[in-house]
Amino acid sequence: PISRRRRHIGNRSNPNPNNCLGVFGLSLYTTERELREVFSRYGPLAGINVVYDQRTGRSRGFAFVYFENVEDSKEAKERANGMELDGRRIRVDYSITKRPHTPTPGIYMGRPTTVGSSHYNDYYSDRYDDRDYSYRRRSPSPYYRRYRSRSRSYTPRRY
DNA sequence: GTTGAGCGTT
Repeated sequence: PISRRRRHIGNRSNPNPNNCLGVFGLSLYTTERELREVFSRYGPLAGINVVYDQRTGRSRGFAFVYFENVEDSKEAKERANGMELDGRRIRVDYSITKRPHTPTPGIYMGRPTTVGSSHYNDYYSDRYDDRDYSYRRRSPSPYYRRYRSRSRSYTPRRY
């Protein structure tokens, strides 16, 4: 049985149309502004996100472009794929991930800023997705299970 | 302006 999420985003080699385009093979010097100049030709953009290396701060050579309308996204993918930008032939595909998600009501699902239940957040942050988010209880993450079993191995202290 | 497959939390 195929999950609803998988059906929605398609697979890696053949992603289904959606508002977000992944742009790959970029020059390390291509900026968000350049991308905006190119992609806004096809329709109003909701945002652009160049992915940078966390340590060096340099571009990792790919980016994500969000369109307001899927139709524009489709158009842009067709037209911009294979286009040359800053001396690089870029590849444009529908995004299969949606890391920067819309703000969630209630609890924060991202990586915790302090030590805490990271075994929980590390597990679920990768599985989180806007469209199948729910407050439904799920089975404990493997990290949590390991954490639990480790805890149990200690002899509880009594005072 | 290393390079060059890649799907991300600055």
